[in-house]
Amino acid sequence: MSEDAPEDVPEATPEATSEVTSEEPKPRRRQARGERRIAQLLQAAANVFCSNGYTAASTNAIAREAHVSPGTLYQYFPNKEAIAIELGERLLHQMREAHGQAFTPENLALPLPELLDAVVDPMIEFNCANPAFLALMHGSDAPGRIAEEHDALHVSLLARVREVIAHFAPGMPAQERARVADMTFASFKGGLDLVLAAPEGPERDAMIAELKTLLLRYLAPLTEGPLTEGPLTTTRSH
Amino acid sequence: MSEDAPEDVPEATPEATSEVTSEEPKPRRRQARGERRIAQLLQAAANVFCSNGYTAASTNAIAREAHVSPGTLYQYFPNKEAIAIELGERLLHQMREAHGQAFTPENLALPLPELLDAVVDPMIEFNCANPAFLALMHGSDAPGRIAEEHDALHVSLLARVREVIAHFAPGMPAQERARVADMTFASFKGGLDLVLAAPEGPERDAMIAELKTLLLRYLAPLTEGPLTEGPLTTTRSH
DNA sequence: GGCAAACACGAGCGATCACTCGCGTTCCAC
DNA sequence: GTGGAACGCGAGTGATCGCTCGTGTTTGCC
Repeated sequence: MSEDAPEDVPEATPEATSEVTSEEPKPRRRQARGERRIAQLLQAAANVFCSNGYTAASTNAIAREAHVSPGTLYQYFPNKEAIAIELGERLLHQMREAHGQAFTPENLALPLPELLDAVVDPMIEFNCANPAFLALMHGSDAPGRIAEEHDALHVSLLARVREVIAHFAPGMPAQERARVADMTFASFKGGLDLVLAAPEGPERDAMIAELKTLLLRYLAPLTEGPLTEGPLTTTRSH
Repeated sequence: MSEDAPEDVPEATPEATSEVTSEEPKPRRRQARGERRIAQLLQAAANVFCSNGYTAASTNAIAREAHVSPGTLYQYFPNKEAIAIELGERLLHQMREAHGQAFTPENLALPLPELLDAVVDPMIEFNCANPAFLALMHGSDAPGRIAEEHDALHVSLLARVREVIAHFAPGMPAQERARVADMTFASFKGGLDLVLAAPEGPERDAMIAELKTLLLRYLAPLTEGPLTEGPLTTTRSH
């Protein structure tokens, strides 16, 4: 009996509940202590995932990090994957909140250097504050559900980047625009790893400025005229 | 994995020395069949590491992939880590061989676009042909020995990049030069992931060209004069 | 105070993993 | 041919992991 899903118990329902919630499989009432434990466990899971990755992290280690017993952990999460999913969803929500305002139309009207600041800074700040995010998302050992959500985020971010590129280089073919957006984001991810690896302080700030320089030099030529077939852009040899 | 982490140092297979010492723990004579089995096992290990990562890969799965029994696997490797180490060393050796000629002085005399071709192309070709290399090196779950060797390779490659930058921008301060080299390599790694993710064929070729465009636009401004304090380089904003 | 439910524990269960061992087979020097 | 070593096998071993369960404690409500 490994299945613990309280699906339905049609037999011998003692009393019809006055409150009608047809779609509530878990009417578990949480106390304030329980909510605190959940946050505590998720924080511990973030630490362990961050230093060991998902698969190498053991649930016992997470429980120990949170100073609770394994049984207590499994009172709040049905299995190990659910811990990662809940943590991933919370981080994703924070991420969308912190980053959602970066691509507003008013920011899109900014010149490229300022737009870069507006987009890159919150992204870097979030990843510095939540290193578990990249550890969960970038790791190839993440559970399927996390990978799906990360893909969804990735696709939406790429769409935003394509919008920006379309704004600055309206004459560019869609296929090339997609390629430039991919490359922009990929190089940003590479630079982000560098920024996170740098020690906090002036070194990290310098690295952030360097990353912006890279992106600016890559994208700036797109803003000058249509430039559909310049000598620098994707010369098809042969 | 375990928090105690005894971290013993497993002795690597000693290379055959011309000098005959009485204390030789492994005078194992290999037959041709054995050498074939080793290559077969390493190929199987490369496949399994590539699709599952190091920790998630089981030795039984490697043996199954090689169509041998677990006992046969352990006749040639003392433990799981030794498989990864041997595979990593062989890949590293191939890598240095394929890439060692990229930074020769004659190539360094080339103009930047051609130098980029000479350096980037073999690097990409090698990683396309050996996807297990990045799976072993880039994964955070690799055994300590692999990580060390990867770090060593990383350091030596960065030194080469710094040399190139010093050649094209002699007036740049050493600290900034190191930062530019780091950023160049980091963005290349990000772009490399993109290239490997692209399907083989014209799409991949276009992505390779795009990566070179990125690197060229980033590095080209360095070639024009000393440029120690241009408006684009590492502007500290507020 | 009394009670039910939520909370907390930690020993233990089944599964899986890295790895071993005893025994049979194939190769090669002599 | 023959003996010894390299090769090959696969069930088995100890350890660890994800997860459960019986039991005891705390909390909220009357």
